[in-house]
Amino acid sequence: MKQVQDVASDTRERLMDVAERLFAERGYSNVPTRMIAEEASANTAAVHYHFGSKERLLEAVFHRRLEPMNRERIAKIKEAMAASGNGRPDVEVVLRAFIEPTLRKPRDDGERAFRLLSGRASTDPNPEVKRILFQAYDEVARAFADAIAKACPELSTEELFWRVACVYGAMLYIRADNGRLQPVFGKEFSLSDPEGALRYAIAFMRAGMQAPPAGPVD
Amino acid sequence: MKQVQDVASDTRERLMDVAERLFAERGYSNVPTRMIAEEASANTAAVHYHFGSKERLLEAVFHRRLEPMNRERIAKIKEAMAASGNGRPDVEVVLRAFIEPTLRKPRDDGERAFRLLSGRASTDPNPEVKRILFQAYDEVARAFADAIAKACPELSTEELFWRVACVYGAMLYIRADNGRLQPVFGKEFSLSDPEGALRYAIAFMRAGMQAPPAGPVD
DNA sequence: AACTGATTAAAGCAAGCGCTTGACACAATC
DNA sequence: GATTGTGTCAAGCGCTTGCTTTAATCAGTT
Repeated sequence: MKQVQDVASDTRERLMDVAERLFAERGYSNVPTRMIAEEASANTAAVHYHFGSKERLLEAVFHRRLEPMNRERIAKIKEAMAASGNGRPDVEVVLRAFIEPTLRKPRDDGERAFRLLSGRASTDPNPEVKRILFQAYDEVARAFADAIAKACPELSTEELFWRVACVYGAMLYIRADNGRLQPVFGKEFSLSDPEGALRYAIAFMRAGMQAPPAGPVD
Repeated sequence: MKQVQDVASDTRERLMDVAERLFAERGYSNVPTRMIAEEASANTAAVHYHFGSKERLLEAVFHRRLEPMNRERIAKIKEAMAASGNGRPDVEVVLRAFIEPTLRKPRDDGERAFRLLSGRASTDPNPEVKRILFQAYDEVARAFADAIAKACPELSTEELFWRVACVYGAMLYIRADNGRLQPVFGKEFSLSDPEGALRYAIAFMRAGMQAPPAGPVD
């Protein structure tokens, strides 16, 4: 019984590992289920046996990583709110709660691959991909929006909306690591360096969030 | 002669218009050439007659919009450098030179579609797409990097690299307009609003670029 | 030893893919 | 008025796609 389940979840796990890496490298639409099965030393039927469809495999890949990560983000956001005594939380603390879990050092190749995948998928127009991301991020997105609004009470909702978009964009661009800035700045710099991401990107974002309001468009 | 060319470039132009819109809406890999041809009231053979391949059609779509846009960006960047007498150009002026042409109000539906397309393609892992974007943006990327480095001389190359990445990310996320922030902030706000993009996003970026250096990671 | 339920494997289906073909239309050229 | 060059068209080629089918395998139970 035990052994059967172990072997079973072994193939399942291997399929997710391979799919995660290939989706990150080549994009969901450009990875055939056959390729996933082959690299996982499994049969294409195994993909549909374990997940039902290619789309649900992607869903499982996201769920596996996002479940713990988003739980942590929400916990830290709530912590930041509580620390302020329900007053005005610190901008940098809120930013870190939202961003640190997504940009810190990956623990293994799987996490590294998923970091790429989630960044790249963020602008994927494929409706299957969009649906999965919407669902996966909705709760943490709302929690962050609430917290950052409380941390920046002098901003109108409109101005807040735009600044949050900039924060999202920066975070996701770093995660996606499309390699376009390497040839410009030199190969010694990499968006996949977690030290720089947390130190420099958060400094940028904090300054952006704390800039004096530009005020409404006349 | 005149009339023949007119009719010819008519189909060619129509194919590019439709491809631009469909690539933006569904992603390059998810749009069959058959669909492009059908919506352009043409034959699939016309795609290959005029462009040689689907990949070269994408290239043509990018080239058509990017040629004038990047020429303008580079001219404005040079202008900003010249205005400073080859000293220290203004950060906001440099930012605007780089970003305004990409975020201002689209003149028609074609420009609007391309705005989406270019934002979404920026993190597309498909090697065909990556190659085209690398090529198309290399020159303007270098010009901007030079100018912004001169405008922020107190930043180390490493710190500059990360801040430029944040600027890229914010700009491209706004262009991509993936619709994920709408349900959080309410439908009255849209990343496709060019007034807000220029006013609020540039204020954010300027503050980010002008933040005091965080200094090296110890 | 027969049975059961959970997996895996080989083969293939219908549909869709990028691209090519050969015939044809038509204005411009000679 | 035959020829040429340009563009369009219906048809289809070879291949790949996500997914299904059918049969086999294997551990655990009876």
